[in-house]
Amino acid sequence: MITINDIAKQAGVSRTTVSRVINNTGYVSEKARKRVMDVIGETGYVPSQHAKSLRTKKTKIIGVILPKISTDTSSRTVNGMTEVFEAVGYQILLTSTNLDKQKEIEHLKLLQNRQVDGIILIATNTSQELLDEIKVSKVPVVVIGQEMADVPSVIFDDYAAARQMTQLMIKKGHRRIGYIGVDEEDRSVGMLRKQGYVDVMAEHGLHMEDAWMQNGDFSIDSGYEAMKRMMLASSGDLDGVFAATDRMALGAWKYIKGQGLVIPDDIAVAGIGSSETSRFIEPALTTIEYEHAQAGVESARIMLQVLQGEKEISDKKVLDFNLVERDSI
Amino acid sequence: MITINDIAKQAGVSRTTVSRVINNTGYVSEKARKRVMDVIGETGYVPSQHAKSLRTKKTKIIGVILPKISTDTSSRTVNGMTEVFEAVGYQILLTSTNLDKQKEIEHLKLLQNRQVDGIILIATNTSQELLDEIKVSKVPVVVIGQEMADVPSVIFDDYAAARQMTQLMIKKGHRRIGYIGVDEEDRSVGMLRKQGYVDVMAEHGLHMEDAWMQNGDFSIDSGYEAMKRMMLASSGDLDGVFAATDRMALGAWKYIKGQGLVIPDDIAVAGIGSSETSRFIEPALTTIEYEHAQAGVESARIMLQVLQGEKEISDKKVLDFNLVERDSI
DNA sequence: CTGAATAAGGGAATCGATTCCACATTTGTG
DNA sequence: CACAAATGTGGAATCGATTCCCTTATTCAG
Repeated sequence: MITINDIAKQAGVSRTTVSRVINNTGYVSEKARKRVMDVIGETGYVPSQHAKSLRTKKTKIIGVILPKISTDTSSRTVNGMTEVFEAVGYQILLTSTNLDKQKEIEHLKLLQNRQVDGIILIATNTSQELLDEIKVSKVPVVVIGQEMADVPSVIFDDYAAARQMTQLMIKKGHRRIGYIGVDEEDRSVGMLRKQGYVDVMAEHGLHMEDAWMQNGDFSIDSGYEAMKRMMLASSGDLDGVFAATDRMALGAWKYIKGQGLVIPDDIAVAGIGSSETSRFIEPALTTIEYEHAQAGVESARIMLQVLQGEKEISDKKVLDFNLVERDSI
Repeated sequence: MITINDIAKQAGVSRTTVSRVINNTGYVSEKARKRVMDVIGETGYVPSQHAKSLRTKKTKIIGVILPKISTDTSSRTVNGMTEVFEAVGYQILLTSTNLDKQKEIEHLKLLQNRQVDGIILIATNTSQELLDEIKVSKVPVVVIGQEMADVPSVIFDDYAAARQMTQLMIKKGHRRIGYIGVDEEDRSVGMLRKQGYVDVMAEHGLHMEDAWMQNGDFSIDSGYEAMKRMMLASSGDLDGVFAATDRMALGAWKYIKGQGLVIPDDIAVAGIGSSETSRFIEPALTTIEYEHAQAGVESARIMLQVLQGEKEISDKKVLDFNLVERDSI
């Protein structure tokens, strides 16, 4: 391997000078600069990142913890971040927890050992253990998707989104509306969205049954099963169902169709997420589109600011959403 | 930051001994080991990866270059790799080229500078420039998806897959079958799949028109546009279309429906990829399922073998596929 | 009981950069 | 023209580990 010493020798200067040329610091004469550049060009020398990091304590790598690679949500978010980071020479180290809560903490530790400069966590829960780990983190952490005290975060207004969707369903004449959610440990997706649904239903004085609130685990199949349980346990016919995620809505949609029912005439279906599939099914799914790419961009910007020491204080950024009205309601 | 020296001092031994304890090498008495372990436990000391890498030239990170994060294909592949690498303490550094050919080469260089131990490239072309870059790579490269001379690779039998699908369409009574492909620089997806289609059509003595072969760029929209061009330019009615990817098939499917035609009675539609959406549209898309997770597993295994110096020679692994017959043909 | 083998542990070089400090040379100003 | 400031360059310490080599203590076979 070719090192800075080789370059220095070949160019007839000290390695100090070579370092100056590479990093554009200090005083270097044009003559010396040119000679060094030439040698670097000829040899194809590339500085060792490890040696560099060992001295500077910087890696220019941001670790990103995803709940699941390959969901529409993840990819949009990552694309947004990439845009910002690439422009300033940062790279992204992606890891996926596959929705395993414990792995969220594990990966947080692992990434710190890899000495990334910062970590962006797309969080699925707000457990104390997780919060503690973030607090003791040696590198700055930015969270997407959950509101956490004293941690800079980018969030969506899940409560408002769920409210708006529920209102639309009611406006369209649906009254007996069920809900498919997820575990409430996931504050944003599990609790806030459900609360939005419950509150609006109550405000309209609409009847609700325990059986109408089922939980899934984000998967399509779990949506299918939840819908099945709901219909079986309900005291009468439902005329609508609102799922906390598009994938679960898809499962419900599948079950309803399998029962020979017509969407939306017999039962309306709505989701959140604006997944790609949601456009193509028939009737197309009414859903809510979050600005995931924007969340990626914002989180990256916040990270960069924190890295430059601009903000010590926690910062919240709430992003917009918009309701995509299609044919399933 | 707490270093090996601090541990040595606190435990009353030399840093040589601390290193031995950490790495389980050389002779260390039980007494010394315990003392060191205790101090490490108390302090929460974690060795610096940079210092380590600087000496050992190993990082235990594998770089993975994806054409696109967040396609079903990518995620399945990565999941397969993760399974293997996690078990042996390797981490994965994901990067995405967003289908930009030039970035494939850029990222190849970038990852080498990051001194990853190896690179797995999910390739979309076989250009000489790319091949050259692989040849001069300082770290081993394993390729998925394209056959390359002298490079260990995991590939699918694209030709056979396309043949089988075309045969099925013909068997089902379709005769005037169009094809939506991609640029032939992508040897596997662009050339081989198309060749499979062309050969089978020819073997059956079926008529083909230039207008029946359109290209897209992997996107849904491009499939839509390709289908539109095809129908407009065709000398007579088509009764089938075979797209090289599910996403493009989806676009075609959308256009066909928009024209008020019935699938498969008026026109049959087939794709390759077994995307999630393909299950949910109506009629459900007949497609081919590749063993992407397996590709991830195999590529990871090959990488591990190469890293252990087991194989210097290139190695090809061809994976299976199976045709998922649904309602669109 | 002696000499070799084994066990235990430390000193110091090394990996490839960055950076502080000291020194030399050139330039500028009154 | 003298002296301060600006410019240019190198020596050497440093970052935090690993590892080669050497010394010392212990064990054991003959």
